Amino acid sequence: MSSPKQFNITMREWAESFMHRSMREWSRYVKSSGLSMPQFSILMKIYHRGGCGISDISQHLDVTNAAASQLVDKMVGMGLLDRAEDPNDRRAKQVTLSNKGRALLEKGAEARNRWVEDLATHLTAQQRDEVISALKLLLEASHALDAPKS
Amino acid sequence: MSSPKQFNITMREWAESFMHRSMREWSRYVKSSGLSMPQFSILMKIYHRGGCGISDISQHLDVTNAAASQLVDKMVGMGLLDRAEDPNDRRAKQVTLSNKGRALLEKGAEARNRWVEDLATHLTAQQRDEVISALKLLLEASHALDAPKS
DNA sequence: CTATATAGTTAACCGCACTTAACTAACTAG
DNA sequence: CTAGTTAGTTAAGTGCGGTTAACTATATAG
Repeated sequence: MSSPKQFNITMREWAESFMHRSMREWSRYVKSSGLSMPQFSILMKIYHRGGCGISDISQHLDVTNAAASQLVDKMVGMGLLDRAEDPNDRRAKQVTLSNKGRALLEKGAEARNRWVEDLATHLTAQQRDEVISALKLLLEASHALDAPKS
Repeated sequence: MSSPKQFNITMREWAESFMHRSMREWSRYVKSSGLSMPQFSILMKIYHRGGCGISDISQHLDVTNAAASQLVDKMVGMGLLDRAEDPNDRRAKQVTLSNKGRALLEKGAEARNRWVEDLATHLTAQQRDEVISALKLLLEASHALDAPKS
């Protein structure tokens, strides 16, 4: 019934709308938190990847080790990150989220997704079911992209 | 069958996955373009809202008129924006996208959504149909949020 | 016509994320 | 043990987006 082209068109339209909304809430929250974008980026990186070293961070942000070290140092001072020696390699550091850092991040995700709840009120129960199963298909396909296999 | 709660959970899970992917491509493109985030933000604003004055921009970025004026000035110099007098009010300016600016933006959206095409290859035709109709539901609901009415 | 408000620009300055370069300390290979 | 590499820090300096303050020019109200 529908071509892959139609699929792309609809996906993109949705993506535009979705990004627009999420970004708005996102940047609003980032501003109100008083943190800078790179600082938030570090928090997110560690949240997803778990504790990591300075080099991991500098690689992720595409900056020098020096820059990452300075950033992390400041954020440790703010109580957002914990920095400890790596027991296996005493040159390296293990940077992890503090409770405060984790709380901040989760509140951010909360703010970013708040409007999603309003969305639900504009759908019937049956429509919600339809959306849920469709999103599950997308999630599966999305994960399949990560594990390309053959 | 499914509660609004279940809807929220699935939506958020999808949102996380989606944002993660899109943001990655996005920031990669922003970096490669040589533009800064606020500069891109101005481009997007004008792309969506059409020509606007300095004040509109400063309001959108939540900065002073001075900052917006300076940024716009620089971007006019780069050939990304056009700045003209507003014929109705000669104090005001009309800032619009140049062809170069528009092209840059559209290539960015392209990069951001490239992975969506790969997604389609992991779904059957029937699954794609299912997704399309679900997304259309979401789009409608999303638009309903903008026009709250009663 | 005079007052005042509005749109935008300009200049001087500040903070912050970056860079490069020099350094310390720990691991690794010969 | 020595030489060289790797992880991270520190210091000095740069660029850019941001601010406030002073200014120009147009529009509007009495």
